[in-house]
Amino acid sequence: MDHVDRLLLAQLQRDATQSYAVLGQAVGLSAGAAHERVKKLRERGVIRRTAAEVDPAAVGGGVLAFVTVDSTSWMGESSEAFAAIPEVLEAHVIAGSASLLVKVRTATTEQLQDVLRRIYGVAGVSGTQATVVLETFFERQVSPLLVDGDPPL
Amino acid sequence: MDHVDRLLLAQLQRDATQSYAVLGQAVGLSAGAAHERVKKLRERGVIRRTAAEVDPAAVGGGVLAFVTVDSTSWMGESSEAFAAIPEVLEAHVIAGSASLLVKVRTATTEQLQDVLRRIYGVAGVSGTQATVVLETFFERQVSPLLVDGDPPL
DNA sequence: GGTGAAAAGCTAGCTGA
DNA sequence: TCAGCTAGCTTTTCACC
Repeated sequence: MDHVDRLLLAQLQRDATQSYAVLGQAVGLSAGAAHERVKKLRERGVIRRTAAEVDPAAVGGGVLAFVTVDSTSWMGESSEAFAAIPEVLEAHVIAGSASLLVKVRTATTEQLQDVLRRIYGVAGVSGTQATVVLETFFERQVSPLLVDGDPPL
Repeated sequence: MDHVDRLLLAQLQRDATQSYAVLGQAVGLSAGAAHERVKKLRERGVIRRTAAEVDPAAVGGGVLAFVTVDSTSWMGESSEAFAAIPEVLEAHVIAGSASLLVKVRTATTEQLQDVLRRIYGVAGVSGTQATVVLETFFERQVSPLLVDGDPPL
């Protein structure tokens, strides 16, 4: 993956609806060549998918919270149990006193309480500590341009 | 926004490269009608953008950490200061003892240390506590189908 | 709001370099 | 690996329901 690939990734992160002609022009390539490179980036898994980004508040996700989960046993195999709770958007195994950090979105704080109840129901979970977000400054993706020292687009 | 809109959103979250013909078929609409609805969802800001999802590890973001930031002053106006650090992917004002929670991706732990140094450099910051992620179970978007009680796709 | 068809524009494959 | 070409889709708009 060279510099042109990283420029393509940065463009597609911002807007994946651009035509290959426009995309190629932005990185100094013909439409065909741009298409070829993007296709390979997809095949290699560098581009996982292209997805519509939905406003959470518009679909009942106005309340955001981060929850640390304590446990009495090894949680390394409990991925499915957390994935089964649709309000849990991220689940990470962490180094530290707690075992897991999960990100939760609900419409109301009452629903957040219900999600905490369901997290307690997961085998091995001995406690939770929820931190409610008051305001989100920004949420963005990793920049492909950091690698070779380019300024972010 | 009705049930059909939510079905369209769920489809586009999974794969925004489908044609409107396929998309319409999936929700029981003609291509033209599907296109019209998606266009309106974009105009109303329910769909913020459509973006390529890049594998973080492939572009130098293999190390993930969550950092709580303590401060001596009101941090509600420091959005730009954190946005200026490209490795900071999310920044949230939180309710609790710390002021901010930020999500950071770097290639190495040395680079993580450098990001912590830059966070310390933000006006008002008095301390940080970093939690390194050992394994990420999953990262996904909010489900549009939760609102009206449908099973997640 | 929805349908169906027509025109403009795009994608995706091929070839030659 | 790229540029140029082309056939086949897709998007986008339109009149009509």
